[in-house]
Amino acid sequence: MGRHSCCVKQKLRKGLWSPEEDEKLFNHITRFGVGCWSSVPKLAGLQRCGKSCRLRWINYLRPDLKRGMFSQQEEDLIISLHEILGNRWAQIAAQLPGRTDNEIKNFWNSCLKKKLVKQGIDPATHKPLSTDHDDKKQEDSKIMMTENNEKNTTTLPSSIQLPFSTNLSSSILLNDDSGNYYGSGGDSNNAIIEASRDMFMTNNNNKATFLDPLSSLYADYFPHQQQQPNNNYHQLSAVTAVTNYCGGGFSSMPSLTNSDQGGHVSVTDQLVKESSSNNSSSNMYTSPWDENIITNKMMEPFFQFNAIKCEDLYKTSCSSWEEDNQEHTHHHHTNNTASSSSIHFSNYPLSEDLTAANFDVFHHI
DNA sequence: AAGGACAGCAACCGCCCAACC
DNA sequence: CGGTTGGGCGGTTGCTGTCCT
Repeated sequence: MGRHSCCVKQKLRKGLWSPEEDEKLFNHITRFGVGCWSSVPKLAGLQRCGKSCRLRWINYLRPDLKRGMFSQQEEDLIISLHEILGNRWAQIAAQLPGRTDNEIKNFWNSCLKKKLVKQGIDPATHKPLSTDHDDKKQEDSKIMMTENNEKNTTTLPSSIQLPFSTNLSSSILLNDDSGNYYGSGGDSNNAIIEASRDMFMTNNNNKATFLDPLSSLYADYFPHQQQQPNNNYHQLSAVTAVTNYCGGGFSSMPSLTNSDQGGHVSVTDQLVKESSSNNSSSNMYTSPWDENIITNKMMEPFFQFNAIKCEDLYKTSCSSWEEDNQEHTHHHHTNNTASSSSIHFSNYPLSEDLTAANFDVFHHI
């Protein structure tokens, strides 16, 4: 069960790859490119299964691989990403050009884990190695969330752990009337980053506030952008949720640089307006995220937090929603040169039911 | 010098999921 | 619509080199 047919075949070599095998595979891929892996062994003259070839190429032969020790910066990034994504090595690797998931996984298991323990940090939770008292508190918190999920209620603790988090860059998630989600911004490698964890939402002065565990990375990733004054907290107004479900990054949508004149982003005709300069009305975008449709299926893990809770959470945490919306409507033409990719929204469909499947989401940087 | 312990890493295994038939 | 196939991913294994006694 679960065993690939290619692996069942007899007489296939296993174990370490010889230089000759490497050469055959490398020559084949560089000549014909990556296609159907199951046919590679035959075409390349290898007594290996396709999977083995794929792995060898991805983890060792690929020419764009970075070799050698991990830099301090990479190390810090891995730790930060692991805190957010957990053991999602492929996603972590997507943020480290030239590094493979296997390499990062090995590095984590053999080195980083121990390093964190030495520093008194639990590598699983990224919190200080807990005392009995802390354990109890964490356990209580978990139980609380579990009970809430089971009961389908909206009784939430003051600090809520949501099953999703931000991405490395600004993210936009919108949905149309038929329930499709449109994402943009964020990770440029994965079309979608799975829902992850450790996003905290608190009610801070009646503003929805998200603890963004990646905030410390923004300086590295977006040196051109202004660092948030409140280091770990990004004030968000009129936000229902922030997600790391992002489309293929800015590369696949109209560039929102200062050189653009901004304009009208039409997703469901007139839902959102984007302004990146004073004369924003001069540019019209039409369905810029067509390639990045996020289906409800993809959203399932995101909505572990169930619909009703989301709706109520939305309403309670964004009590200033209408105010904010007014503000955005009034000010969406203001200059926002501080952040080349920040987007102002207006014309939210306030009259519509605010169901979980009808989010308008954005994430300021 | 020998051999046991340990660390690092490459590769495999088993599972999941989407595409295809 | 169910079965099959292939790609992808995370967990695990096992080999090899190094360190320590």
